[in-house]
Amino acid sequence: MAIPLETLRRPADFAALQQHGRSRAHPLVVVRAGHNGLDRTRYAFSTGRHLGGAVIRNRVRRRLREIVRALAPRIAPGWDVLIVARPAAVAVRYDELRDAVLALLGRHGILVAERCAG
RNA sequence: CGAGCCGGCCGGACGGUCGCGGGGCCCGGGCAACCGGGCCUCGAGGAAAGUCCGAGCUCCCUGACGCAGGGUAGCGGGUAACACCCGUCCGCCGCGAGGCGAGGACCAGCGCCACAGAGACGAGUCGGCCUCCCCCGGGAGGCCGGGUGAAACGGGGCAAGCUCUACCCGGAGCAAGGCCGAAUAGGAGGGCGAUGCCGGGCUCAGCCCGGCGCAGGUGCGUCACCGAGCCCUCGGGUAGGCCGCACGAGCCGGCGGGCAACCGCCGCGCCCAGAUGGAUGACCGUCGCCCGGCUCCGGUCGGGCACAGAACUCGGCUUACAGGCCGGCUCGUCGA
Repeated sequence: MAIPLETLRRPADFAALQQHGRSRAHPLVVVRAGHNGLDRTRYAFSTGRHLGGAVIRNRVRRRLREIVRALAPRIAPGWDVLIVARPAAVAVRYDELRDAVLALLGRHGILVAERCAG
């Protein structure tokens, strides 16, 4: 059974991540991550207004969430991860976006060998 | 058949594998709060958009009247209300079906009237004639005329100019507003506390250092250590949570009234998104439509499928939009 994705909600969590997290960039996305001191990893997605209208921003955010969901078994626990979409992410296919997220998570060093898929 | 006008409607379909939000029922654990699981069901739009009008609903303002400010504008009707809708009159446009119209009042006042024209709204005079004055070239007054123009010593036009008239309008908005409410700090009341003692120092009504005592410090006992405050109650507020928040001027069908907008009755008909860092998704297959290439005309390959995403809820308006369906009507051509 896959663990449901937990998303960041409290403004204080965002502020903490902004202050203590490290970020890695790619032409499509930026990933900011930091330790949260918990036994699980929490996520947040940012799709700013400069990407386009509500439909476009919704689509990008939903794709990112789906990508993270599919990747969840390979992500180490104990992190807060913020994924920021950049304008170029609007036009690319699902797998291009997934590869970009994967590369940045790898550069953060928070990918692990796939746990026993339950 | 070809041009065109009006009204209404749809706006990809079906299936599979993972996934998300709401609601209901059931099972297991637990005193409970709650935790874990299963099944069923619902889950974006005609514009959800712009936030331009009108309301409901909240809170604020003692009430009434007036002023200021804003809005509406033939007439009649519909409606909770409207700037919306329907009917109708008038004006303009179109051969026509039809379309468009801020369509009350300039004998209350102010203001403006392009171009042309000498002159355009109390000021000026292009030409001719008459009278008068005089320094003989002009001046003053009067009459007539051509031309310009929508309109000329004289009667108009304009209120999407001010204004006047009639009628309407309090303000802010669901981040409205209501309830619950930690931790920490501070407030009020009450209770329990050695309300200390000794020595030393200093910049000496006090402060600092050391020792002994003492409430309290873990639910209790003992030991060690810390040690001047500790405990209870109340009220306000913050983080956070809940309500508002999904049954309504609701939808569907039938009958009746009305030219219509719309209204009434009936069914014991239907329940139709409720997120809150914000669910409604990802991938795949089949079919449909559009574009392009190849073609043995059977197909086949590749790409695309609009505008656009609920945020308190309704009624409108406006704007965006690939493609398509249905109905009524007009004009033209041909045939009967």
